[in-house]
Amino acid sequence: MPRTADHELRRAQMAEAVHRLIAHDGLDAATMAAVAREAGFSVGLVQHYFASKDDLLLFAYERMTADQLARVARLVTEGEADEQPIRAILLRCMPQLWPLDEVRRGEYRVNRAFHTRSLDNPTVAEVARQTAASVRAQVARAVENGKECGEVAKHADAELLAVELTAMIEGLADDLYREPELRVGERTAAEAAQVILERRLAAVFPGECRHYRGRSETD
Amino acid sequence: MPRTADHELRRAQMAEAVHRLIAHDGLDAATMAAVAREAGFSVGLVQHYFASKDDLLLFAYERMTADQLARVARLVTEGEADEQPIRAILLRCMPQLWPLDEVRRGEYRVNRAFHTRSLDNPTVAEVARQTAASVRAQVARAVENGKECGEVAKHADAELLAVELTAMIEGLADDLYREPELRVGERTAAEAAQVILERRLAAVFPGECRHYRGRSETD
DNA sequence: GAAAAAACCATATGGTCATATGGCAACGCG
DNA sequence: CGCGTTGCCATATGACCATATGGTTTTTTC
Repeated sequence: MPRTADHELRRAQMAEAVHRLIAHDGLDAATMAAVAREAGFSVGLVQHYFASKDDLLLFAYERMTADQLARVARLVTEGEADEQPIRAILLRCMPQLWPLDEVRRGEYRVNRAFHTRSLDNPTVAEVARQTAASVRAQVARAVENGKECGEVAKHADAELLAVELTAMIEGLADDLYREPELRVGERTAAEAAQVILERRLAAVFPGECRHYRGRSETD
Repeated sequence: MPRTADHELRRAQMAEAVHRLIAHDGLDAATMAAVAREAGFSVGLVQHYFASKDDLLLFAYERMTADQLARVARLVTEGEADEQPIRAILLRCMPQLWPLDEVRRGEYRVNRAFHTRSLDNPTVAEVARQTAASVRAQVARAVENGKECGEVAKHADAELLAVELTAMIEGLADDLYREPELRVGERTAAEAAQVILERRLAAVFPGECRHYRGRSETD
């Protein structure tokens, strides 16, 4: 066998370069030449690892959404370990998708770039669809769990509430990016978004949690 | 004076061509050549009426947002003429921004394209900001009016509710476009969005309207 | 240590784009 | 009626892009 290289590492390096470029200057800035330069490789090598630019972009997109979901999953695990009420866990997880710091602002920009791309690219659209479905399903499950542990009223429509909550999070993210300096009454935009979320969660999860007492931690 | 032409008409024709192209195939499809062809003119003429492509796109964007706002304003006027409660008026206006038919799907696509463009283009960002601010202000005013006519609780935070409602509308629009075929329980996606909106509006506007009795229609 | 395969690179190619340029056609005004 | 302005067009120009092509370099194995 000849010379070897870590394929996954290379692909990750290139995907990171794509991410940085899009986060900084938008999708159009992510040309093959720019990606190669940013990652410190030649154009030829990028071609070596990705059959086409479309493949490269899709890979970078999938990577980022997976990262985001993993970050949220970690917060959920931590919250469950601390036996926090579901409402509190959601309250910490959902703002992860808000552009509140430079990292998340970058992710927001990349997300938006691909969102628009998804309008004309079925493959990207499918990734976006699955990601949204996954988030929605997790929120719906959180609401269902809330019913079992007493935080949520039994008659609540978990699926419908999940749609509402995820939509609100997404919409608020747009607002926060568009006008980070906005003031709502005496609140900053970020505080306002936080309060809005708190109130909705308080309405959906009005009860006290029976802290997993005697129940096994079934995930 | 020599030969004359209707400048505003020409610019409008070109803006409409831009709209059609973006609605159908995305922002990248709106090249100068494509716009010229779509509008039935030469490239040179498009250049004659717009100093640059940026100008052309900005004009098209401003035009569309103005059209949308006008359409909503018309619904508001109609609703007020019919002495409908504010809640009912909002319930009819807000779904105007949802991609429920081909026209609005097109508008949604154009909006999204420019939204992404706004991330890297301050001029476009400013238009998006002002449009969002205008919508938010109108919703906030609707809530304030609701207080006066008895539909809304006096202690409600109109500004905060306006942020929440507009964010929800925007987020639901994304959902509806992404998965128009989604079913939420027994509801279609459109029905689900409608129900979500209805319930939120019912929560914010729980009271009966004192139908403008004895009050002048101060807009 | 040599062969071979993979890693990696520089550059060519063909296409597309925004914009520039130069000119023709039409029409209002004198 | 003809002059001049403006409406309008065809094409040139130079930049940039994704991808193709034909290498050179490195490293492993026998």
